[in-house]
Amino acid sequence: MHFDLLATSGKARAGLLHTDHGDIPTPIFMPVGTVGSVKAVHQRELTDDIDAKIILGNTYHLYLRPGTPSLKAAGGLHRFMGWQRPILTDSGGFQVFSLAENRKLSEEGCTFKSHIDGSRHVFTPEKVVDLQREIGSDIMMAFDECPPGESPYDYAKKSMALTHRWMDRCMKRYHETQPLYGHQQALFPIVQGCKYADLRRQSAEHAASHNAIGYAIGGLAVGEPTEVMYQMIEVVNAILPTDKPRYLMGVGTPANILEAIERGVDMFDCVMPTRNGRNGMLFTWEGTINIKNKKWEHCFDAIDPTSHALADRCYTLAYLHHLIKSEELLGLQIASIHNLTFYLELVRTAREHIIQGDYAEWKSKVVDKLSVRR
RNA sequence: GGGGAAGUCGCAUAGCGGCAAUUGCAACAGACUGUAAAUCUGUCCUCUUCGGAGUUCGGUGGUUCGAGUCCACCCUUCCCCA
Repeated sequence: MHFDLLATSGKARAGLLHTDHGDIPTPIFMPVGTVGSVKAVHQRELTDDIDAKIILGNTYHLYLRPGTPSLKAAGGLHRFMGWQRPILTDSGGFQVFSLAENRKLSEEGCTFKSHIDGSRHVFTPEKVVDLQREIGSDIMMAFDECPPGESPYDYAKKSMALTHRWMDRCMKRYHETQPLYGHQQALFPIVQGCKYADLRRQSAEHAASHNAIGYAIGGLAVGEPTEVMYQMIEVVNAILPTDKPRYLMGVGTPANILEAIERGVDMFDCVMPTRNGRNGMLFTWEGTINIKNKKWEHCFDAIDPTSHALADRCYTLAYLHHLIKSEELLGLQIASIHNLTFYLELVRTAREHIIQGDYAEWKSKVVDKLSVRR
């Protein structure tokens, strides 16, 4: 697996990440499919309509259910879920954050209480690499602690140090083990350091020292102000090697993504297009729509007449309003397909402008409209 | 014609002398960033300077310091027997 940086426009980068399951043009948005399913979206829609180039899975969730023995028996997650394109798995580090009440941290690792049945499980850096080998993701993530955005300096520093020791152990295990299914797997270390520039610098340097195939920036969009997030991205990207892809974990809104691309980020994932879509929020070039609002009741325009997705062209806003209000499953599907198609179109267009060399001008023209409420 | 039951804020419900009144649904709005989320939150009689103020529980009277709650009559609906 390797990365070709093809063009830059300011700090914005257009590249190609080559994997054994296909090439990924960057910047890219990766739909989140936590348990081996992008919620409410069929695999064929992911390829034919949305044209997702890579999707996410989650080690913690897949480990609990169906469990890696099942995935091994199936021949890995790709075969299990019938997905031929690349997969990135999060390590469970985010669950250290989001399931904070159900876990206990130690030097060795993290003890979790399953949110499904309350059973106890231990994740160590080594185990998380082994699990991701068994899952067979193309890109595996290091096991990290993702501290809350407003963590005090002392805690952030201690947490970062632990993440670094875990990162070293993950990389060691990675180099000691082999892929199980015949395709290459990368392991991305994760930069932490909260909102503190000096910690972010240290963390980026520590990660860079591993000479990994790619790098992730974690611990952002977890409660800190957006401007702080942008500053931290700049600090980190000034240090991470330019010839490797940079993945900003869990981000974000369309505007967040364009701003981060401008600061040199190549890869994104976020639950926002799918979760918010299921909750009635649509993203468009002219701003966001709450499709549940009464004002869409009689709007018989296509959801997006220029979209790649069939669902966007042949169904109207009024129909989607009706479906979501009626809690029809088709509404969740159409809203999710729409949002993911938009997110992929957003990064595809960004890439075009990077290659054209006018990214900053284009971005400043479109970014303000993206967060308008329609 | 005779007997019985019941009328509460869109609908359905709670309420048994201190009540602007319970709960669910619907409606209306908001939130959601490496998914414990097809979830969660708020508003939901009227007005409000958000402190309150004013009108409410089928109708009209009455008892009481005080009535959605007790009494009388009336209206309406449902059930049973003719």
